[in-house]
Amino acid sequence: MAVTMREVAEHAGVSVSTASRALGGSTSISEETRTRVMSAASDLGYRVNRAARSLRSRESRLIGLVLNNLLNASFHTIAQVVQRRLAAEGYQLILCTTDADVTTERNLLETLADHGVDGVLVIGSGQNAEITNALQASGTAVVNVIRSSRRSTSPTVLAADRDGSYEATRFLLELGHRSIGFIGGPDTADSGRERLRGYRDALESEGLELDESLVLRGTFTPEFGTAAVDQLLSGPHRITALLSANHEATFGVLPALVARGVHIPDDLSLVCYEDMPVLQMWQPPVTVVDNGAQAIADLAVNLLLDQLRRRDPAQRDTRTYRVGAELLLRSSCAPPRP
Amino acid sequence: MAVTMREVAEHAGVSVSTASRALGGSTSISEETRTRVMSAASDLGYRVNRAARSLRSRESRLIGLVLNNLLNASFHTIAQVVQRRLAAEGYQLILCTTDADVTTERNLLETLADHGVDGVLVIGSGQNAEITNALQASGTAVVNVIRSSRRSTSPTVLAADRDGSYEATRFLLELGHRSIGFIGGPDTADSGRERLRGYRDALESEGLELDESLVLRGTFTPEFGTAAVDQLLSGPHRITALLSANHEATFGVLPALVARGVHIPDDLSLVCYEDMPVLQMWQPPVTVVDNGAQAIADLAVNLLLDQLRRRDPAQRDTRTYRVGAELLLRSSCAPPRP
DNA sequence: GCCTCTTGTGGAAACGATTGCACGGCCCTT
DNA sequence: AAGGGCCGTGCAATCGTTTCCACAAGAGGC
Repeated sequence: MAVTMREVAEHAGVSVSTASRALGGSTSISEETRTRVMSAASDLGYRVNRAARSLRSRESRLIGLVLNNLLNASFHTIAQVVQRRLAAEGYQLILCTTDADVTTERNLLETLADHGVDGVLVIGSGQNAEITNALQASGTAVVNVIRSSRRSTSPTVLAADRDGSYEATRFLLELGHRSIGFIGGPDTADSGRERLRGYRDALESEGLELDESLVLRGTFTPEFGTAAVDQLLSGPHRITALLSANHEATFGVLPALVARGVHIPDDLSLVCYEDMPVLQMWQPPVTVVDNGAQAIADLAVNLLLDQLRRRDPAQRDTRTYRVGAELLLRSSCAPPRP
Repeated sequence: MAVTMREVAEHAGVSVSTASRALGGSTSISEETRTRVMSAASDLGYRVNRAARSLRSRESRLIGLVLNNLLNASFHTIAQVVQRRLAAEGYQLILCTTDADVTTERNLLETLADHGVDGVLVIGSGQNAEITNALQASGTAVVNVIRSSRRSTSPTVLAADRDGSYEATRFLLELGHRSIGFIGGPDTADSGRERLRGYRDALESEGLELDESLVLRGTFTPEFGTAAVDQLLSGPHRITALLSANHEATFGVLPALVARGVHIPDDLSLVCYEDMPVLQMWQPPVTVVDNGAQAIADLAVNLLLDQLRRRDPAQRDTRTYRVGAELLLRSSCAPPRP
């Protein structure tokens, strides 16, 4: 059906091996035959058969991206950046979503291996290090993103969750707030733990102790956010500031605050985690901790390309990188009213 | 490195062909050898080499999805649904973004062909019908999504843009509005034309003529939305309702309305196109025309799977389907104040 | 008891590329 | 003028499967 290299070779009056070398090759080929083969190829509309090439040369030009879902803003930003960068380097992206399920994740990683991917970027559970390590060992490039895995032998790019949270909390403290609510993710998530730690560390830096009743942690859902706001605002202590550090919950937090008629920043100062368009257009625009999804994706791609280019697997990079968070000041924070 | 079928065969004491049949096969194999091969395979941790299979049997279990970008809500919803449905059927998704560039689109389609994809879903420019038709002719399943292409020989799933817009406008008319602003996409986009047509048709159904000064069309950017609001609200005619039918522009429209202190729905009734979380949590929650991205994706996947399963390419489905839009009533509309 | 038909199995040829090896010719050196 | 090296090329093996064909053995019909 499609035109093969053999036909190109015949058309150019050379052998298949010469055609192969002329088209792909770094090996010595006379300038004349090279151009002859080239033009034969373009005359016939030759296109390489990737499956055949992959079989023989073990290079598929396919990269797997494993992540939770595409609905989270950080995730689809990362997917977008990764896809674009890799396409520019001649790689295609196989997209896999796991719904945070460990078994699904394992199956997907194995399926990616079946397809002979040259590399994988994993925003994973951290529970499948044996598989990614095996991939790594068999010559596949691997980069862990956002989620770390202690037993992984591959480089990792993390968000500076603790630092971002620390900075946001310090900012609120410096405005004079002493009663700061915290809405976060569960202990099972790296981000859940780290953002809480940043919050606690900041309080301690001012000699304050963490008040358990101001800290609410739960699932990555809008519903939890709504419930958390209700609980915080009907609690015994009046909070004057709120750090919403659970991305999905933020979608419940914002309407809940509006529904209760909370005026921002007069009644309450608000800082949210992970920037997205809605927070810029919210009224007032919301001060956020930008976790730098784009920068994370860029760095992850760089580390992946490094591995793909490096022939010598001995000097592997197994380092963990942190991409700094940034506090983007907008209009949702003010000193507490007396 | 990886264990091959040959090793499995040896381990089970059969020939490679028998092993192949035992593992994949529909052909006759004694129950006993089948189980022997199966257990040999699982003992050794055998996994099929997809490249080899693809080369021999021309089935890659890879599907390409071509779209503009992932930042648009409808697009990443579609990507998410498509990926999930296909994974459940044992297909992996190769994700390609074009940035609406025709040349990029062509290159990506050809690269997908190089990889021997079994099918493609294209949210495309409509300019590359020769390529998708060639793919179709060579046995690849093709479905056009959202964007039509007159010369395409493949089935197409479209949003009911004209109808959605018509319905939204009728709804505003029935509330009593007579001066309704329209912010839309350019003429080059199907959606831009069709939504305008729905608006015009609805006006005509009430015997009203379209007032050019109330219709603003421009690029798919928030900036255009902001500018459009400024122009509409400082125009000679006071509008009492607004249909924001350009998804990206909506991100500029909403803050612009807030900035101008427009009270919704008292000063202005608002309907936006394409639902997204921010519109549910906006204050007040915004009435929208839901174009049914999820339903579109589901139908597109069904049509794709039909083609993949159907052996006989003669009785191909080349129909165009429309997925009905739905008006989701929230709180952003009211009768005009006298 | 012979012939045919079915069933299960193995041999070997693809699929379309890459690549190690060998070879013929030319240039250069001595 | 002869020998060594390099350059350009072709032959053929190989990657791991699937699948066509042939064949052996057993069942069943006459």
